[in-house]
Amino acid sequence: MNEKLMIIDGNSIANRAFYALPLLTTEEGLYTNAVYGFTTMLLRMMEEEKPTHLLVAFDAGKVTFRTEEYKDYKGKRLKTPSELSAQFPLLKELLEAFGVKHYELNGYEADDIIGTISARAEANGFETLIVSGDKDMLQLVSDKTHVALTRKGISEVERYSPAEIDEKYGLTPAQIVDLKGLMGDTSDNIPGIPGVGEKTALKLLHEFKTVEGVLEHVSEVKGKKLQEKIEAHADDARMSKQLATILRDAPIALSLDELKYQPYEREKVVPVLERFAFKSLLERLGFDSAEADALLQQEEKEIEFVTITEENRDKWADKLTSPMAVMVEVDAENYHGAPIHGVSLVSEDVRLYVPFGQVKWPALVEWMADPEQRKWIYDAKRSQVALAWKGISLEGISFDVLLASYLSNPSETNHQLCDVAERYGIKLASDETIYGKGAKRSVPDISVLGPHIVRKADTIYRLYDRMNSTLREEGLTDLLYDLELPLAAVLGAMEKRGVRVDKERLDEMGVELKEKLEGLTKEIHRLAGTEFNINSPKQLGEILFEKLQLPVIKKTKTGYSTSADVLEKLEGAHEIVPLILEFRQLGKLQSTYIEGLKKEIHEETGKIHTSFNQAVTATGRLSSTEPNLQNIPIRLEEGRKIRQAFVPSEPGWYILAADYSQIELRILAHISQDENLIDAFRKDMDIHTRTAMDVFGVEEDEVTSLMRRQAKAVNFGIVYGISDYGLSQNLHITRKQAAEFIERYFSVFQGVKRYMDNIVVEARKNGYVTTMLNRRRYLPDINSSNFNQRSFAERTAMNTPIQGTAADIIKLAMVNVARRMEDEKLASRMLLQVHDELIFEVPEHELETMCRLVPDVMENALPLDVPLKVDVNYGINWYEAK
DNA sequence: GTCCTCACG
DNA sequence: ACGTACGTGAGGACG
Repeated sequence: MNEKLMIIDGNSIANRAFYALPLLTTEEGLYTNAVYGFTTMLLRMMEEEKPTHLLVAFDAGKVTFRTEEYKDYKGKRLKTPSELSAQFPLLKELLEAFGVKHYELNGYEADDIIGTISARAEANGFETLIVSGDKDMLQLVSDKTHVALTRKGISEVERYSPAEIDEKYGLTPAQIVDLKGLMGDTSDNIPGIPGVGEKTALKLLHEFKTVEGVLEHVSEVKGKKLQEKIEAHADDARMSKQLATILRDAPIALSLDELKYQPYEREKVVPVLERFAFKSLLERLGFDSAEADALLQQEEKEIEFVTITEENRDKWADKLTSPMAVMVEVDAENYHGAPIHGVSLVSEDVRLYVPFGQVKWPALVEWMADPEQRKWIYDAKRSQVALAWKGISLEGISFDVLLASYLSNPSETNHQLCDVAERYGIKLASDETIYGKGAKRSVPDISVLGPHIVRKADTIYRLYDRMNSTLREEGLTDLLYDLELPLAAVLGAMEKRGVRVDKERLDEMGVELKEKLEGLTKEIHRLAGTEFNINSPKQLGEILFEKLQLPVIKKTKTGYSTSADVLEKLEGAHEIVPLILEFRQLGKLQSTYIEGLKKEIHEETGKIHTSFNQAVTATGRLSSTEPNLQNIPIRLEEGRKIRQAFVPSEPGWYILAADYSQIELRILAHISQDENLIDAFRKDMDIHTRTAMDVFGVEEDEVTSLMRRQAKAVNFGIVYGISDYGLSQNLHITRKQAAEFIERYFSVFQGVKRYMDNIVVEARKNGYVTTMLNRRRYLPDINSSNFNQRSFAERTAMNTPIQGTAADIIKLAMVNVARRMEDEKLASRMLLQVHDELIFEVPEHELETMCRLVPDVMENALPLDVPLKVDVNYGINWYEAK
């Protein structure tokens, strides 16, 4: 039998493909052009060559024995662009789906793997074809080993046997290293002999055969200058030859048998091709897209599992081991007090389904509460809170699919288990297909629901390894395990605990508001001369801009804009306008904050139990829903009074609020290393006053309130990724004036200017930006040809590291504060987080401790080059904690 | 469902 | 010339 081995130089072909093809992106923002080019090439070569054995060799790491010998080896080579390096994991995933063996070895280059394996193949009588874009490979050519070099990007290859090398260069394969020794290689920073190019080198080799031959016979070389150069760079030539020599006996633990190629399985290939959106390849492999979809959706064969009952449970107790994937099926969007259908548990050797009636199975309760028993889960907080409402504790969470998926791409809005699974090539029916949606939603029969819940845990189990390697590649492991996972437990406890709200106080305010609103409505209708719905922007627009003929300042897509900033400009134009503004303000308080909050007070606890969402924002911040407790009014006094209704849940306790002062500008000072900004914070100056002094060139006592206000707006703008247009809108000045402010700011804060410029360049280069804790946000529009999209991405690049680092810091602080409170056995409770502040309820005797402990932990959460500052206040309700 | 508006950091 | 400040969630109107 004729054994035929094909070895592909992975890095070389991926590189060629990357530069030969336009930068393709999938909808989720994956770059795929190198993978695509590589795959088409691979399939073509397999078809043409029909190898029996197949290997793709990759470089591993930066340090090789060559760099140890010559530290500048590959020194001048440009860093691999991240758009390419991000594709290597994808490529390997695809190769695995196709069943193609790939290999890399720390400290060695792909060349050496190829050299070693091809030598072994040769010794075993194999015919070998090496596919590469690198001419160095020609040194491996023999009668049995041929090399195919790419031409014109990757669309053609040229095959070399010894005869072709002789024809083209007049050299034997062994002399290829001599050629490189003499001429060097600028791309690998191999020196060779300066001034000796391919022509001279060939001439020398035709005469003297090898580098050593040339050096021995220098005196016979024609041309005085050339002789001198060779003499001066003899060592370089010897070293260059050595560097170019490919190892043929690297310590590779890989047998030829392992390289035997088995036809791939459709089920494995299709999901990957789908994920990379390789439509044409799907077709080429004989699937049309519809067929591929069908295959992907095809129900898996019956999943086997054991349903736990009163009778059988004792004999399954010892299957509760570690680690296990756990799925707690909570049947409601809002998980507080929600019904639980059942729990499924999956490990390497068992799948269990525990109907809710059996959830109090003592062995299970004990196992769930044991922090030593590691659990892999999807949305740990949801499960923990829902179980806590049933009096069951769940500890020992060691992996969370939801959080892992979020960290991998925080801009993605959909992290449902079935969709995450699909991204990793695993099929799972969506909850929607099981339960139905909208009015048709219903709980299916247990014969449908049980297997679905088990499949979910099974999916979590299978995702664990794949997601961990993705996290590792992106440097997100610590963020998950040391920050987000511990935080989930802290947040869950806060949510379950809830915040006491004084319903009577809300009622009183509601009555007062109702009267005022009725009065305003009457007056507005009188002034308008007709009754209409003031809450309808459409009707209001018609009254203001048609009936009353007020000037149109701004339009929306659908009609006149009646937003507050427009109405404020019209305040003097008609007496109805200020009344509308007041109506809007009070109406908002009534509907959202009085009525809205009252609806959210839990019947049993008399408290409000919000949900903090840990996987929605693109920057790493939390959000809060049902209700949102992160936007309770404060800026206007009327609204601020709402906070009087947020009270401690124990008599005689206090509400304590601790907030970071100027955390975002302090972070900016740190990451930009702007001397001026650092100086201002080290001296603990009022930052807006200091900015005004610097920008307007005045002394502290000459800063007027207008100057400070303008400086403050500039500071905000800086954090948001400033534009002259945005600043002009905010300050009601012309764009030109705004541009002048910005220019003056940057001439004083040059470090900030440098940061803003650099971060945009970095975003263009990498395709993403990161926070101090390595949280990552992809910016696919950063190179867009659309001005708007690109500008937006640029401002995001400037803002996200700042906002995101602030989010990192307060999250760290929360985890640390919770630990300290537990260690010191404090009765005080953390209740809320509002982006840069933490809210607690505190018994009187702990006020002193907490006023010291909380700021201390918050200020030291992450050391920066400027101090972090925390203000702390307390009072009998949230309003008074100011 | 989508749009507009407005509450917060 | 382009036309938005960064990040969220909720309520009401309307098709």
